Amino acid sequence: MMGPMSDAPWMHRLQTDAGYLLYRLGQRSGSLFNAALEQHGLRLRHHAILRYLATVDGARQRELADRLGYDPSAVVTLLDDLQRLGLAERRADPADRRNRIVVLTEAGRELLRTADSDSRRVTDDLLQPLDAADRATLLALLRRLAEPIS
Amino acid sequence: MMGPMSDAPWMHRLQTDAGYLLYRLGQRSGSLFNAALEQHGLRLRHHAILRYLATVDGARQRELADRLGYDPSAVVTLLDDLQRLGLAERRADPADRRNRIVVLTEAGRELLRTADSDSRRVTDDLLQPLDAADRATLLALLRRLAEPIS
DNA sequence: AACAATGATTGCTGTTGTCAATGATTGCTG
DNA sequence: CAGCAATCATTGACAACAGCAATCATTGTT
Repeated sequence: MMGPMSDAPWMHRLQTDAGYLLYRLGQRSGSLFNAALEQHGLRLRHHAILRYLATVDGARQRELADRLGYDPSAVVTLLDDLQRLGLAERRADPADRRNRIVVLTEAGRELLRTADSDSRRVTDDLLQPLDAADRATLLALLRRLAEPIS
Repeated sequence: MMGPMSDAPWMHRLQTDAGYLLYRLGQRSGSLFNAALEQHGLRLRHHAILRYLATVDGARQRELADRLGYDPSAVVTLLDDLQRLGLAERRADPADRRNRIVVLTEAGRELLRTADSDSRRVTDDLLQPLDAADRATLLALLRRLAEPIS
């Protein structure tokens, strides 16, 4: 209905700024993810925690905060939600009673399977303009950009 | 202090999801921009409006909302801010009195020059891991992704 | 035994994204 | 031309979220 707008004059300033594009695309990505996860009662950040837990099997809350880049206080409420949904549990750490060791429940592992395929669909949708080779290139570049953080 | 983490096992699930990477990088990009613009009393969204106005010279508020992807109500308060700072003005549209035509003031145009160089610095910082060729590739890919929206 | 450091938690504050509702204005249509 | 739907800007409310400071229990150090 509007045609390609890469050549529209008003575009030049905003569209040639990779930082701004990342910001905008990140927003869109986030809202798509949240929409897809809504049916499970989860949001993007819950899902990220579940995915992280699936790879390490047992993480301190501090570790979650560091690795995922969330504030420790945010982790608290996110875990409250996951625990209330029966998807994750906090266990005592016999070695250091300050720590809470978070693990996936079987229900959590189960839900992760379907939620994962949902979010894969979102990523597919997001990357639709690109073919497989371009997607691989983009992913490689993004990973290099993300390396400095977590 | 930590070394490259592309190979750490816990990474695989999160780091191989381009959608999630976009989300995280978008967050980081946004906060860097906001930090850089803070000295001017602006936030990222103000700056985006100023930049858009610089290219079109006179835009209805609805046009700003559509093109930049903001809610019309958000545009109202953003313009209130810009107007209070003397950077933009709302003018009457003789053709249709429902419309407010927003234009840059001279001060706005002036500030945009220094703010632009600030934000260029942010993008440079963000893209530091990539050389010039890779940056060009990334920008091209991001533009293709962003085309469907605005 | 005293003290600094750490992990989880609570609380608060400002920003942001969304949505619904309203008032003014315009264009359309019978 | 009278009424009605659509459009634009605006206001208001609300959940989500980031960021920060303060607190409590626990651990390690000296």
